[in-house]
Amino acid sequence: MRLISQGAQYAISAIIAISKHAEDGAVSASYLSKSLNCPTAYLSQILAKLKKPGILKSQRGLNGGVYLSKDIDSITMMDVIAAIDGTEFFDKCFMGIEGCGHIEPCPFHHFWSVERKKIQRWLESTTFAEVDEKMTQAWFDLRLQFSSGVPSLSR
Amino acid sequence: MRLISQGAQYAISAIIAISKHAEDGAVSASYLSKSLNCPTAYLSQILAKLKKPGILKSQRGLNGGVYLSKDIDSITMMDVIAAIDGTEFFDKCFMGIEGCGHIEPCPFHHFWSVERKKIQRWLESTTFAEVDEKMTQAWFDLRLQFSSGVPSLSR
DNA sequence: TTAAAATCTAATATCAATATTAGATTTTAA
DNA sequence: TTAAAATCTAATATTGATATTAGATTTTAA
Repeated sequence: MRLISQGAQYAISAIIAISKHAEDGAVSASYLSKSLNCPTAYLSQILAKLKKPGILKSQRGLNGGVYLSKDIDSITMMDVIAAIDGTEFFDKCFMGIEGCGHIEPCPFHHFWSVERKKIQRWLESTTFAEVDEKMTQAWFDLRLQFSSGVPSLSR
Repeated sequence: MRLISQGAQYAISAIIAISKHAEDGAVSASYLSKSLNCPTAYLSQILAKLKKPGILKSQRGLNGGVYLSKDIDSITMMDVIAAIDGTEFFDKCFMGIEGCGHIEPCPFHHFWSVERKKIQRWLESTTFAEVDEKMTQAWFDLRLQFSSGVPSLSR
């Protein structure tokens, strides 16, 4: 029972970390994976999926890495989740029943179609810029495994 | 991206089907699996998990099967989901972060803790008796693969 | 008494998500 | 020119959820 995949969780944290280094140019997957405490090669695969929808761009070679390809106030939570997990969840019945709908609702349909829509709207309307504003520095320290503040890239 | 497991989905449909035969005594897993269009042996394992928390009892041998061990107005959706999937989901951060909480919230914490609680309360307060009342016969036909009405056990 | 119909359990198989490994390619500082 | 640091890709490994298989046990109608 889980809403978004591990991969989508990594992706969200990665974008927050990348946005913290927007001024510094490209950020490497190995640096990010250390910060997020996740496998480097796996993160690379996740980051690759964020390139297709135009969330990230990448630069090969020494001092290369990934960087945001648009402003954080135009990247929504849904953009990232959709890129990694797809959007099937938001079309799908709680019970996974094909014919479920307004006319032949499953036991969860009336409740779940309302709640799911709320979640969808929130994810679609919440950008990483808002997240940056609202979140405490303490959380960054916690999630990004830094001792304090935003670290230098040290490379 | 999915809320409840396939197993929990089977369990919920199974209980609805079993409740339709409350008068007939035990209902066999093979009969149920045909109705639900799911693997018999797998369903048996799911049904076994519903015995421990006292939702079902079983009868071995010819004409045996499972039957509800309490009234459907005292079995909630959460009872069944918890028996199959556990309740970890309802304690867990959207991002899967250990230290996430009121003091050091993740980007989703404020939104998600409210929405998740709504889902939890609904699942905890909705019984199978209500489901029975509210659901259309059409849905039963759809989900339970019956041509019309509640079929005889034909055994 | 026996055969059939059922549960129950343990072992195994399959599949998708997650993760790792290996190595090819690109870029750039020295 | 070259070595290092990076992306990129494909192949493989691991893990947990899902599903299957096999067979032991229980019950009862005939």
